[in-house]
Amino acid sequence: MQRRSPVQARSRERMERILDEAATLFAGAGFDATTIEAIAAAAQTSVGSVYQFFPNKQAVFDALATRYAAQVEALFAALATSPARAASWSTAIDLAIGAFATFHRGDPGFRAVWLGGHTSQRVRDEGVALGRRITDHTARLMKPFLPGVPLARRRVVATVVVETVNALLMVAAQQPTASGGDRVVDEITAIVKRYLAPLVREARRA
Amino acid sequence: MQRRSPVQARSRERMERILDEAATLFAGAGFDATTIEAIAAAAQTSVGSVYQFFPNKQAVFDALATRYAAQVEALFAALATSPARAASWSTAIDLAIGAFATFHRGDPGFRAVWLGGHTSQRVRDEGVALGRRITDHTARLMKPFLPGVPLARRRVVATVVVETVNALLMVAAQQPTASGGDRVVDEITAIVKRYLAPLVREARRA
Amino acid sequence: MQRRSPVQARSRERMERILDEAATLFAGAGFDATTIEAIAAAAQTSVGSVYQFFPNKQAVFDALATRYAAQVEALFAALATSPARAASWSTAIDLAIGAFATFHRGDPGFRAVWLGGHTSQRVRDEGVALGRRITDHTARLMKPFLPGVPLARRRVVATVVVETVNALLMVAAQQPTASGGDRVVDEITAIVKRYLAPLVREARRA
Amino acid sequence: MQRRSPVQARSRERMERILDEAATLFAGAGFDATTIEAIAAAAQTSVGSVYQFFPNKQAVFDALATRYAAQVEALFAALATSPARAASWSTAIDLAIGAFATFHRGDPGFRAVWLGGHTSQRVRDEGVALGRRITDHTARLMKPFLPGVPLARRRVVATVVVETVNALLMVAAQQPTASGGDRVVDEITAIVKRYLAPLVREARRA
DNA sequence: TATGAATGAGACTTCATTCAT
DNA sequence: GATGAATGAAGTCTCATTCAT
Repeated sequence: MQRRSPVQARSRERMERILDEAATLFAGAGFDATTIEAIAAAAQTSVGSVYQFFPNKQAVFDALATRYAAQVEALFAALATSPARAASWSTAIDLAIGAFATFHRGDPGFRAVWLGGHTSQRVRDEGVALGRRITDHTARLMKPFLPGVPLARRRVVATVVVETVNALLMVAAQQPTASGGDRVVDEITAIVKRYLAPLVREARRA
Repeated sequence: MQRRSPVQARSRERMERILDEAATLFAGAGFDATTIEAIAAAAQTSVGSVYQFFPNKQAVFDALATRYAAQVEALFAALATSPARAASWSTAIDLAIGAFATFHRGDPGFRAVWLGGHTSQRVRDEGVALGRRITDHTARLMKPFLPGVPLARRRVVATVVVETVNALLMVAAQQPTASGGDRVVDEITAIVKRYLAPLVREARRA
Repeated sequence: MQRRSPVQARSRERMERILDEAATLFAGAGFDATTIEAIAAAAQTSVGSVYQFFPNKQAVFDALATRYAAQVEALFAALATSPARAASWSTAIDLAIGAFATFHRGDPGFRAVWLGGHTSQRVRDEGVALGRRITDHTARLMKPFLPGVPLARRRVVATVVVETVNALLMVAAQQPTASGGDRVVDEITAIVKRYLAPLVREARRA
Repeated sequence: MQRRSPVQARSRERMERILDEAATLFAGAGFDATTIEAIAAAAQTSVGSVYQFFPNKQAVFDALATRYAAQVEALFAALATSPARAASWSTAIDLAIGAFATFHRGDPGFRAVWLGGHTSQRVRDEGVALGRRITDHTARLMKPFLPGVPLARRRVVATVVVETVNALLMVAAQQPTASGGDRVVDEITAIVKRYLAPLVREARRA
């Protein structure tokens, strides 16, 4: 994925800058319309330096995906060990959606990678992989609230939740004002809770 | 009796073929990666012929968007006048989601246009416009079931519903088997109904 | 040159219209930038009809050149038989330049064909041929005023005169007002007479 | 001590080569028929390199025009300060025409730019601008020999002279042998001197 | 190692010419 | 004959990738 792991601080710094700028550009213009030249310029380096770290344009995108995957991993790890999680499933959902929304709204690159809608199969796959990872984590997170529900079913439910949250966070991001975005996030919480409520109740009964 | 002479009929046919193939290609590879050459080849014509009908690649996309807008219009017109609509709001939702799912799942181009994720601002705008149209219709369709709810609020609700349905129909389309897709559609119906139920109830009370 | 000599009046008319419009367009935009489509549209026909008369674009240009050659021929025939010609060489020059100026200024196409500066060798050659024809006639016309001067020398002198007149008539044509153009034509007469005067005098003495 | 690093020196060299070859090609085939591919091949580079230096084909032409404008400027500066200039107006003309002829005959590109006869308005304008510059300089150069003659009149005279010289140098360039060209240049000197002689005489008297 | 000029494949678009109606 | 849609070669320009300095 990366051509070389930069041992020197300067190199690592430069690579991070490349990734940061690439994220913004990919988010704004899409994979195709973002040129290596533009990435290099934004990161204040040369095309040659970009190719020092990444064998080709696709690899830059892949590295971004990897980076987000790691952050998602960390996010879910934090959620899984959070003390508030145990309180009630409703609180847990507030917490999860809140955390996710912060992440989603804060980083345009994250949206860009996951959004898909990109040209190459490879780019698309990267987004699908990230989505699956998130879904798997969500399914795991749901386990305590849906006792006895088989994994397959839980995955379907998790997929519905994740895709819904993702799509609506996209809407939230498009709102011109922050408060408009907040209102959409409230709506997200509502739809998710109403969707899950009967499932949780039924699982408890059983 | 024929309105168009044979010459024009053949032209129209060719143009339709171009649009059909373009829809498939755009859906598969995105706007940028779809070349005029590829569209022409798929439609079994020459690049020159494509340019006879459309001044540039963007125009092909626009024409597709226009076509889908017309179909969406027809779909909602049919829903609005359907006798089943009056029965109950639950039936109305079954009907609407069913109709929309058929449309969505049947035509990859529709997904392509709406999906967005395209490079150029123009292409993106086209998708946003189509989305807004659908949302507006949905808000109008909801009116009888949400009496007294102000338009602004109805639009938010409609947006949530439409974006959720769209995102999940995308998931449905990705299912390898038709029955897998059907199961997802069932889930869509569930989440939408559960989301709307309290709103309908409350509106009735008021 | 022409694919078929039109026997019917309608055809001939159409062909003339094509040539007229082609002349204007060639003059305005040059050979390359003038499209067959544009010629057909200006002549109120179809591309197919243009190709009915001319095998290709070059042939349209050639036909124009032929047409101008015939007109030049007629012009010089009239000059050669004009009674005023005998009066004095000065009058003859006034007459010749006047006639030529009228022709030159009136028909943009004539300028276009002769001007050269065109792309293809063929087009250029056509202009050169027209120029040579004019030069030959001029050399012949000069004979009575330059008795004893060998043909070779007369041709050089004729070339100088013709090229000078042509270049300056171009300047005259570019003048915004007609009177400005007239003033340039006066200057043309002056420079030509002053150039020829010593030659005529010397030839007479010998 | 070198102002430019080797890298830039090589670039500049390449750019000059591109311009040189473009000049020859434009002169031979005109603006439209000269392809970027051909220019690149002649300059032994790639199309990409041409576009590294020039944003489009027009810019290559413009750069040529600029280059010639600078050379023309230098030529006239040299003429204006030449000691021989003061000797007599006849010597001055010999000098000027000689210098101009050398320039004109040596560089086909110069003819190409000035000649005009090109398709695009922009290209044409470039030639007109160059012509005007030359005419202005000539009018200034004439001032000492035409004392008391108003600028407007001097400009007309300069235009006549410049256009005549230009047209006939074109003829000179077309001569197959160098001596044939020389003979034409002699004729140019003759026609210009005879045209100017009465004007100079009259101006002196006044 | 960093730089950015050089390369050339490939995309879009135009238009001369052909040909079915 | 007349029409104008169809064809595809060819031209301009972009940009991912390479490579000399």
